[in-house]
Amino acid sequence: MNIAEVGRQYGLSTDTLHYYERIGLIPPVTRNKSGFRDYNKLDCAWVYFIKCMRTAGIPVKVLINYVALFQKGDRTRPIRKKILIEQRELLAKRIAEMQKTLEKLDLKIANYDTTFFEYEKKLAQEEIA
Amino acid sequence: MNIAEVGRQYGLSTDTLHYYERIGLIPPVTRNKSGFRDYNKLDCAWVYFIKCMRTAGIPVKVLINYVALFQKGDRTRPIRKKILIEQRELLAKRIAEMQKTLEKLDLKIANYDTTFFEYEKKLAQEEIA
DNA sequence: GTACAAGCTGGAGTGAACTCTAGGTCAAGC
DNA sequence: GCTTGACCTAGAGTTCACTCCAGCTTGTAC
Repeated sequence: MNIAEVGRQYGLSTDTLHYYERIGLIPPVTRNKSGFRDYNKLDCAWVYFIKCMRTAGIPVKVLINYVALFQKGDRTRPIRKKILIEQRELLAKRIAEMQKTLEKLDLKIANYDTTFFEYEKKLAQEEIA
Repeated sequence: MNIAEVGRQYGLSTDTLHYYERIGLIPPVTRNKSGFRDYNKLDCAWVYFIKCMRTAGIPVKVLINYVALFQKGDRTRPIRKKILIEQRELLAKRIAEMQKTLEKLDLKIANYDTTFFEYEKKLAQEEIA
C-alpha cells in the first residue's frame, strides 16, 4: 500500500503521514526498491493505532515515547503497559466530562423550546435549588 | 466575585478569563466603581458554560459566534438553537469514537498480560477474522 | 503617605500539531 | 527521450488556544 492509499484508508493526509513518521509517532515504514513507502499490514496497524489514539486526544509526546519504548523490545513491556493504563484512565475521565457536557447541551437545547415565561419560571426554580 | 475567585472556582487562570472576555467568548463582565471585574451570578454562569464547552472540545470560534448571537437578542434564538444542536451531534460523535478507543485500549492492556505465544495465537486468529 | 498585592490593558510570546513549500527522484505513457 | 504525476526530504509557515509581559491604576495594611 502506498502512502496515498493509506492516507485515504485512515483519513490522514500524506503530509501528516510523513510528519508522524518523521517525529517517531510511527516506526519507520517499509520501503520498496525505489525508496517509496510501501505500508505492510504491521505498518498499517501502527497508523491505525496512532490515528485512534490521536483522535481520542492522547498527546503526541506520550505516543512518541510509547513507540520508542516499543522499539526497544520486550524489556519495556511493563513501562508500556503502565503508560497505556495511565492514558486509559485519563481518557475515561475526558469521556465522563464530555458526557456530562452532552447532557447539559441537551437541557439547553430543550430550553430553546420553552417560552420566555416558562424559562423565567425554570430560572426561579434553579435559584431555589 | 472577583476574577481570582472565579478563576479558582472554575479552574481557569485570570489570564484565561481576561482572554475569554477580550475575544468575546464571554460577554463583558460587570465592573465595580473602580473598574475591576465583579462577576455576578449570570457572569459566572457564562464562565461555567464556556468552560464546559471548551473542555468538551467545542472550538473557540463557534462559541464566540454563539455569544455574539446571544447578545443580539431574541431574534437569533433559532440560529443559536441550530448551532447547539449541531455541536451536540459533533460532541456525541466524538464521545462515541473515544468510547471505542477506550475499549481498544482495554484490549491492548489485557494483551500485555498474555504471554508471547498466546499473543501470537491471538494475532493468527485476527488474521482469520 | 508609602509599600505592595491585586487588578487593568494591549500586545508579544509560546507550545502543540499539523500543513505547506522548494527542490529533487522515479516510473509509466506517449 | 520527454512529459507528467506521485513520491521523496528538510525546513519554513500556520493555526489554535492560550500565557506572559510591561507599564499603568486601585485598595489595603502599616
